[in-house]
Amino acid sequence: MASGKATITDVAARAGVSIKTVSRVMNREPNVRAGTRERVREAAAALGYEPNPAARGLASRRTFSLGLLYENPHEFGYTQRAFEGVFANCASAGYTLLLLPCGADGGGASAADSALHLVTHTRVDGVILTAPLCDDDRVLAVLRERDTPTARIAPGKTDGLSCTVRAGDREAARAVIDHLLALGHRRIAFVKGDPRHGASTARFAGYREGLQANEIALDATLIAEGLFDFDSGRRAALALLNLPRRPTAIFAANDDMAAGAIAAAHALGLAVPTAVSVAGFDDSPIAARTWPPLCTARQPVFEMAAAVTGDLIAQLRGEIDEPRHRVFDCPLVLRDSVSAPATSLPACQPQGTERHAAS
Amino acid sequence: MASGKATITDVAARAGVSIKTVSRVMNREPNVRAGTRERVREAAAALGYEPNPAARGLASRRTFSLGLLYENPHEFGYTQRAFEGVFANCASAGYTLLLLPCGADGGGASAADSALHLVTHTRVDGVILTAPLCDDDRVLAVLRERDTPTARIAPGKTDGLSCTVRAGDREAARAVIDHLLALGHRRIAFVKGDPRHGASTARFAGYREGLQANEIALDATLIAEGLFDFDSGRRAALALLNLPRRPTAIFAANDDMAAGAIAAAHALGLAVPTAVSVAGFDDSPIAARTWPPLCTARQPVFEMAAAVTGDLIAQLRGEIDEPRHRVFDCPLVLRDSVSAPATSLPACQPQGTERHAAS
DNA sequence: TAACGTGTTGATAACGCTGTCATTCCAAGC
DNA sequence: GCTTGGAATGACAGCGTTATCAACACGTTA
Repeated sequence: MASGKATITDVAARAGVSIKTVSRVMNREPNVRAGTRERVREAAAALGYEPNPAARGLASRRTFSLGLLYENPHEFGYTQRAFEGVFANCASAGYTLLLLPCGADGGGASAADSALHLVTHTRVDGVILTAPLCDDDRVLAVLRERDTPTARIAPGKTDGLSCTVRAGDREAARAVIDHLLALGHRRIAFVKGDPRHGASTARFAGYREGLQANEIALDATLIAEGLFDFDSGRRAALALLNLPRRPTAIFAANDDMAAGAIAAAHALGLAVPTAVSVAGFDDSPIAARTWPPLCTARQPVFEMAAAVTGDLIAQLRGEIDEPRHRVFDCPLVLRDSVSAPATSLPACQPQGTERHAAS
Repeated sequence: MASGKATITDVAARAGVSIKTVSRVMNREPNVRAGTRERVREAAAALGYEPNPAARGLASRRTFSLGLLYENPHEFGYTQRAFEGVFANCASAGYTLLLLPCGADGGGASAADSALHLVTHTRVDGVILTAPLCDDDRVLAVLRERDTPTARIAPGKTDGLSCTVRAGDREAARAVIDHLLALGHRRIAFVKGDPRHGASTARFAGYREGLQANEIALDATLIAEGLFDFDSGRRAALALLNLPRRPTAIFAANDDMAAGAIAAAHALGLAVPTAVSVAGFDDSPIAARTWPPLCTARQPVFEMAAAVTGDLIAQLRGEIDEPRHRVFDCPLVLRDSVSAPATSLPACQPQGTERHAAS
């Protein structure tokens, strides 16, 4: 196997065909006789031939690369898992992945400005947007205008134009609430997520719905604002736990905030789950690292990212005409941060074991 | 400003010069009259011209992209911060960043195999290697053979050929030990990191050195093996804390393992830091999220990654001839997981405050 | 004045591939 | 045998840039 310097001409000469035929074989085009295809394959392998992406891109006006736009990764662990999922499908499809972090630059330019700049100046065949960028109208408008196929991870609402994937946030949040209710909790607080994320709204809806279905009136004092990060969760929980009639359980809209809530409970000398139960959402790496470990709903981020990337590539290849919209289930993960409230009968909650809810 | 479809020919026509002159201006080449340069700049701006990377790459045989090779991100948070640092310098220098995760595929191919495949099949101008890939001889040999400029983050040893950056691991570990000794600890356990990482060895050396400088004999029973991940830290700490004469402090070679040690202490009903102090290394996001928060040494991963990326790009541009080798300090971050041991006089350690050691 | 740099500019040939369209091949049908 | 039509293949012109080298302008030196 020679070094990667062989060109299509070398392969053509070796296989005794024209370069066009080699091109056909390399691109898996039809109408090449099986024997010819085989000879070309052998010649390419013998020479260690790899098509030159620049030449390919120039001739075909495609880049074979996708851009992944993301904002400040507040929910740490999440972004990383999304990367891996996207990459998994890029690599196997022969696409390369360009990382396009969009941060507010401090000089007045917002993350959306930064995203617009990247979309305008980077040549990619398609773009993958994560929340909350995937709901920014300006970014979406620019992409549409340039006919750039787009995939969106966890958007607030779907349009008819881009592939999307989201979690069943409302249903899963509802399941968390149902679980807490079944254990006997009645005063359940909620820490909202970043309002720019569609998931925040949906999870809050699941919370409301769960309480209302059980005819428990919403108590505005038990609903706190958060931004999906540890510290906002910590602060919100401190306030909640200092209420005259404090909640017996806190459900935070993601794990990082829930970890903050656990820290707040510790700081106040309240044992978790004895004095207060804490539940999160995502099953991000932090969920297994708190003490006690977090009861949460597992969002299959890797699988979601991989799936929507696959859809985007299928769209680029013209294999599908209508954009796909996927929804992934988030199964409940039972861990020790949740138990029955102290005032009710203690439920049987073995410690130190991780269990999945039978669903 | 028109859409990005203008070509160099359009700009040349509008500026009244040849395309070669436009090319000179766009590439900041010398020997263009200031007035000409200005006219070309204006024409390019007016047309919204962006050079086509594929054409550029084809003609110049460069890709203007760097590949970032990394293995399974055990130390979560770390990888992400490295990404951001690398990207920060890529973007400003006009390079795009290709993410190249190398995982053992389960089918017998190791991470190094996966890395080799990527290096061979992906065209990038330069490669950035993270630990432990940056110490894999096969990977290094392939890169050298293809004359691919390489930067290495946290290598075990430097060679004369690639830019490197590392933390002052030994010195910082020594500082952690000195801090524990000053508080009165004498039985200090150490949880080693993944032996494939150079940093593991260096941090262990700092531990040994600190004890020996204070004429404390090394106790083999207090030295445990770990792999830099939460669970190996938890297991190692469980064993250490179940010793007949348990340590008064545990120093884990990174934060994720230290978080595991805190979880182990909690599981055994040992209060941190009252019954046992725990220190980590890195100041990764997890360090601020444990309870109590982790005393650790801050490794400036973002800055390190950014610096070595800058060096690599400088090398690609021929701005430096000798590869640079940088070492970054890791200042001690005092947090509540460490205090004086119960048996000695309690030192004055205010709770709930984060302080940097005066260094 | 002529020859000589030095700084500036342009004509043209690559770079390695794909798209278009023409051509060849070959089996089936008359 | 001759036609016919679809499958298989190839010739050739780009794709938009950079590299090479020639040409030119203009001030300096002999």
